[in-house]
Amino acid sequence: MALKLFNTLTRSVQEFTPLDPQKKKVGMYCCGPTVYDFAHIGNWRTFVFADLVRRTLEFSGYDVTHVMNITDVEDKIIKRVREQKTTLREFTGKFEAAFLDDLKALGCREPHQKPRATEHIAEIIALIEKLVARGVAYKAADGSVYFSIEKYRGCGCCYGQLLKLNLDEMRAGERVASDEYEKESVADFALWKARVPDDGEVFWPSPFGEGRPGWHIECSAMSIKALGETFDLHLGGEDLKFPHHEDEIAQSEGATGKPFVKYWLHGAHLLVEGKKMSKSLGNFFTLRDLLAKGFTGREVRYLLLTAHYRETFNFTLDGLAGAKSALSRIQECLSKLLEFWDNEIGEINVPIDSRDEIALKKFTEALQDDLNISQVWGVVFEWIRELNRSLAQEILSKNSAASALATWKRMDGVLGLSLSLKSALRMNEVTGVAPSGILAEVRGDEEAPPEIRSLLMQRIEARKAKDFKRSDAIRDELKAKGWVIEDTPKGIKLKKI
RNA sequence: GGCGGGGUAGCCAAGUGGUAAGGCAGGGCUCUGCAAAAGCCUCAUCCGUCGGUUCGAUUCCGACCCUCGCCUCCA
Repeated sequence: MALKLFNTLTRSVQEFTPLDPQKKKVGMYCCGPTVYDFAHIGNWRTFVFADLVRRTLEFSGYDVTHVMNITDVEDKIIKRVREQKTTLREFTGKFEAAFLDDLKALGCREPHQKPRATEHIAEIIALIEKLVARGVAYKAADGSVYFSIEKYRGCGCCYGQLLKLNLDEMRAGERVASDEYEKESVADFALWKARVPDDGEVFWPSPFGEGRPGWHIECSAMSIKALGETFDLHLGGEDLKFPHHEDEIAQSEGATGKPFVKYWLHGAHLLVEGKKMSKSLGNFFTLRDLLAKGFTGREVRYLLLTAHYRETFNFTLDGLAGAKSALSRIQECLSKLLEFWDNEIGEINVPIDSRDEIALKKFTEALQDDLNISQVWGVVFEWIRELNRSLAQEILSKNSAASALATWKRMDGVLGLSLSLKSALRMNEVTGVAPSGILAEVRGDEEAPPEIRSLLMQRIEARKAKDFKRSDAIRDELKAKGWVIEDTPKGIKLKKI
C-alpha cells in the first residue's frame, strides 16, 4: 500500500509519487516561523504536523530534504526592533533560538535547511527582476514593486489554484483601506517594499531602490534555491492558503514558467478550551507556558498528534493531563518488556512475532491513509493491551519481549515520543540491594538522588520489620518529593512522577 | 455577502450502506500488609434536528439549527 495524502491543489486524497525518477528523493518545504515572539501552541500544531509528514516519508523509505524558512524581516519585527531600540539580528536571533529549543522539546526532527530571509536578499532580488522582465511585476510611484495579478492571468496563468477565488465578490475589507502602498489593483501584492523612515536601519539596496522584501517572495526564492523550480511537497497552516501560498505559486510559476509544487498540504487550526485562542480569553499558550505548568514537550506532542491534521482540534489542559496518563501506559509496558528482555536495548536480532507484524501492518496502513493518526493510536494501544495481557499471564517469552521492543522502536520512528528505554529502578526486597544494570527510573532518565535512595532503603527496612505505619509514612514522603513507589511481586519499583 | 470545515459517550477523537476504534475520566475486579499515577474487565440500542432514497443510514440526498475558519497581520 502506498502513501496517500490530501492535496489542496486537487482537493482530493492522492497517492504520493515523488518527482525523482528513482522515486527515492523527496523535497519538502514548510513555511516556518516569523521570529517576532515565542511561537504559540497553534503554531506548534503545524510544525508537529510537518514533522509527522517528514517522519512518515522517512518511515516509507524516502530520502527527504526538509527545508523550513525563518522569516526574520517583516512588519511586526521591524516595529518591535524600533520599539525596543535593538538591532534586527539581535532581536530575531533570540526568538529563533527559542523556536529551535521548543522544536526540539517537542521531539521534532530538525529541518535539514533553515534558510533566513535576510540571508537570501540577492536571490529574492533576482527573482523579482525576473518577474519584472517577464512583465508580471511593476514598480509603483512609491518605489515599491508589486506583482500584477491581471498581467499574470493575461499570460494564461491561473491565480487561485488552492481555493476558489472570486476577487469581485470578495470584500475589499477594512485592511486594504489602511494600506498606504500604491498598487494598481487591490489584489496585487508587494514583492519589494520601498524603504520608509520607520524601517530605521532595516533596508537593503536593490535595483528598485532601497527597501526590503515583501512577505511572500522569500518562500519562493528560498524554496527554489534549496529544492529546485519544481518540488514535491509544500506545507503550512490552512490560513496560509490565501494569500501567502497562492502568491508563492504566482511568483514562482510567473518567474519559472514551470509548475511550482506537486503536493500542497495544509494543517487545520486548533481551538483552546473550545474557543479560538486569544490573549484576552486567557487561553493563549506558548510551549513555555505549558512547560511552566509542569507538562512536558512529549505530552504536548502527543496531544497535538491525537487528531487528524485536517480537522480542527480542541486543545485543552484536561486533555494534556490525560496525555500524561496515556503516555504512562505505553512507558509502563515498555519498562516491563525491558525487564523481561533484561538486556541493553541496542540492536535486537530476534524473529519478529506475528502479533507485532500484524500491529505494524495496521499501523502502516493507518498512517499511509492520509496520516490517520487517531487510528494509528488505536493500533498502538490495542497492541499495548495485548502485550500487558501476556505479561500479566507470564506467557511472554524473552524473545517476544525483544520483538515487541524492536517493533516499538520502529513505530516510535514515526511517533517521535522517544520514551525511555531503561527499566525502572527495582530493588530486591529482602536484601535491599539493587540488582546490577537496572538503575534508571521510568519517567525520564533521572537517577534518584541519594536522599530518595536513602528513604527507599529506610522503607525497605521498615517493611522487613512489619512497621507498616512507618513504611506508609515514607511512601507518602516520597510522593510529596515527586517519587512514587510500587511494590510488585518481583520487587520494589521507584518512579519519578 | 463569497468560499470552506465541523456537530459521534462526562471530555478528547476515529470510522462505516449492514448495525459504533482508541485515549482520558468513571465503575468493577486482580495483585498487595495496605496501596499504587500497576494490570485486566466494563462503560454510546446510538452518531445535531426533521424529511427522503434503501430490505437496511450514523454513513447517501434535501431542508433546517448550531458552531468554527478564510476573504490581503495570521500556523
